[in-house]
Amino acid sequence: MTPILKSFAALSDETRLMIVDQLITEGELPAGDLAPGAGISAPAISRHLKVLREAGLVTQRADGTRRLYSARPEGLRMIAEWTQSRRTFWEGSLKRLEAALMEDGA
Amino acid sequence: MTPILKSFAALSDETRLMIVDQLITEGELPAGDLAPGAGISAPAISRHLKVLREAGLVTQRADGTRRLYSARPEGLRMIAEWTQSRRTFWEGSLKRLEAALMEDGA
DNA sequence: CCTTTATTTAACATTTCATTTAATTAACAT
DNA sequence: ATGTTAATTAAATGAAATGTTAAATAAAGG
Repeated sequence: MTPILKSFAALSDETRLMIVDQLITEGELPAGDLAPGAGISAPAISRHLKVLREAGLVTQRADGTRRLYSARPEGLRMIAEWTQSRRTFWEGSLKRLEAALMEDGA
Repeated sequence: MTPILKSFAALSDETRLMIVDQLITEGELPAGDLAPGAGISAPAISRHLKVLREAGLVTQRADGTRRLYSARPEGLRMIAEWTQSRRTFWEGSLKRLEAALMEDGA
């Protein structure tokens, strides 16, 4: 599975999107602080965090028995770059198409 | 289901990502031309195209018995904007954090 | 009309994914 | 050592997604 695909898959779940949003807005948080907001059990959150970790969208560090999670900006950057590269190409194509039509029309 | 979630979900499948890429690079194509490259049956492609349509990532127009599909730039733009807004916020947070640490340190 | 071509819908089997409860691991405090 | 808290892993279950073949729909052409 290609990295960009993994990123999209990781963010295609509402719970995981909320987790990432929370980590971005509130900063580093222990796993336990993420469960209540999502309204599901701790094991479920733990699994979601694993998916996000494997997609490179969050990082984990230990602090005693707690696991502190943070958003990982490089993960978001990958998505931004993928999207941007496509948009750029697409808009370039449009310009070429326009030019071709102008020639035909003239 | 929120629009951005639908977009991510639509692009979390390898076949659909390939379809979008192909439409972006090659321009408008009939449904039938997308199946061979993906190595799956026409009905399967048709379903993927439906998902992409409902996510606003492609558009369809009729031409006789054929259905011509194109990538839809607004769809990509939504993803770009979502990602960018998070990155911006995140980087802003980093700056504020740095500033706070500097104050403490001084 | 009847046939052909392009695509979609239906029905069904299979796989994958998300969640829950129960069990396990790890750190810490008494 | 023992118990407690935080988190993850395991096992089981139900729901959703994906693919296939067969049937339905729709436009075009003889």
